[in-house]
Amino acid sequence: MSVPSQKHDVFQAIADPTRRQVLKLLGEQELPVTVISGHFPMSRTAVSKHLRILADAGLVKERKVGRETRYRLEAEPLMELKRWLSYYERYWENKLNVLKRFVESDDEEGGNPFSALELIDPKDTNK
Amino acid sequence: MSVPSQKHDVFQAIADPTRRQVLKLLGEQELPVTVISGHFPMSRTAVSKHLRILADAGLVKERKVGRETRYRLEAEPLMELKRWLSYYERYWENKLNVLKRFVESDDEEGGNPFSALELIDPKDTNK
DNA sequence: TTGACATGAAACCATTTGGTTTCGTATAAT
DNA sequence: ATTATACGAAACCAAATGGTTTCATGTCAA
Repeated sequence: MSVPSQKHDVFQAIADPTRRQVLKLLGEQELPVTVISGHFPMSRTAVSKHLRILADAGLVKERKVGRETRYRLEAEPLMELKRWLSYYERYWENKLNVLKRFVESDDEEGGNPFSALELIDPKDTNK
Repeated sequence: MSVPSQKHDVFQAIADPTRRQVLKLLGEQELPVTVISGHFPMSRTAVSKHLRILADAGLVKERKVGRETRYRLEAEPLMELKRWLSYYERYWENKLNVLKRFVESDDEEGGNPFSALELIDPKDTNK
C-alpha cells in the first residue's frame, strides 16, 4: 500500500509539546538521538520513544550512520493537518471581514463589532 | 480576565477524532448536547466531557436556552495551529528543497540524493 | 582485544484519558 | 402538582501515555 498503516496519526503526534519541540529542532538539521535528548530535561530513552511516535506518524525519518541513528524532519504528513485546518479558515476569515467592514465604514449605527464577533458574552447583555 | 486560562490547549483538544467530528458538526450549526451525542456511539455524558475539553481550549462556546445548553464552534483558537503549521510549509511547498538540502550538506558518509528523492512519490502529483 | 559510546527493547510505574453508571437539579410539559 | 427532559457532577474503571531504570547489541577507538 502507498499508505502506511500508521499506529499514530499526525494529530496525536503533535499533541505533545515535547514532540513539537523535537520537530522544530529537526527542522534545523538532521540529528542523532543523544544530541536531541540533550535539549530536554528527560532521559534519552524517553526522547527515543517520542521519536518512535513521530516516526509512526511519518513526521520523521531515520538514517543509520555508523553507530548512531540520525533523525530528520519529514513535513509532508502535516499536509493532512493543513487540509483539515483549511475547512475552518472561513470561520475566522468571516470574523476578520466583519471587523474589516466595520473599520472601513463610517456608519457608527451598524452595531458594535465586538458583539458581532462574539467577543462579548451574550448572557452579559441579556440577563 | 480577557485571556481565559486554558486547561487544555488546542493541539491536545483536536488530537481526539471524536472531538474533531464534534467540531465539524458544530461548524454546520449551533447544537444542544443531546443532539450532538446522537451522532456518536457513546453516552451523552461522554460527549459532554469532550465538549468541556473543547470549551477549555476555547474551540466551542456555550449558550443556555431554556433547559438546554447549545454549543457552537469558535474557530479563532485554530489560528494558533495555523501559525504553527506555517513554519513547516516551506518544507513541502518547494519539493526541490529535498535536493537543495542534499546539495548544501557536507555529508561524507552516504545518503545519496536518489534515496532522498524517493520521498517524492510520482503518484502524488495529482493530490 | 578491550573498553567506551549510541541506541532500542523491556519491564515497570504514576498519571491522564476516555469511557461508564448513578444521581441531583433546573426547566418544560401535562 | 406531577412527570418528563436536558444536563453536569461524581465516582469509578480500563487502557493509553509519558516517564523511569536496566539490559543487550552493534559500532568505534585505543
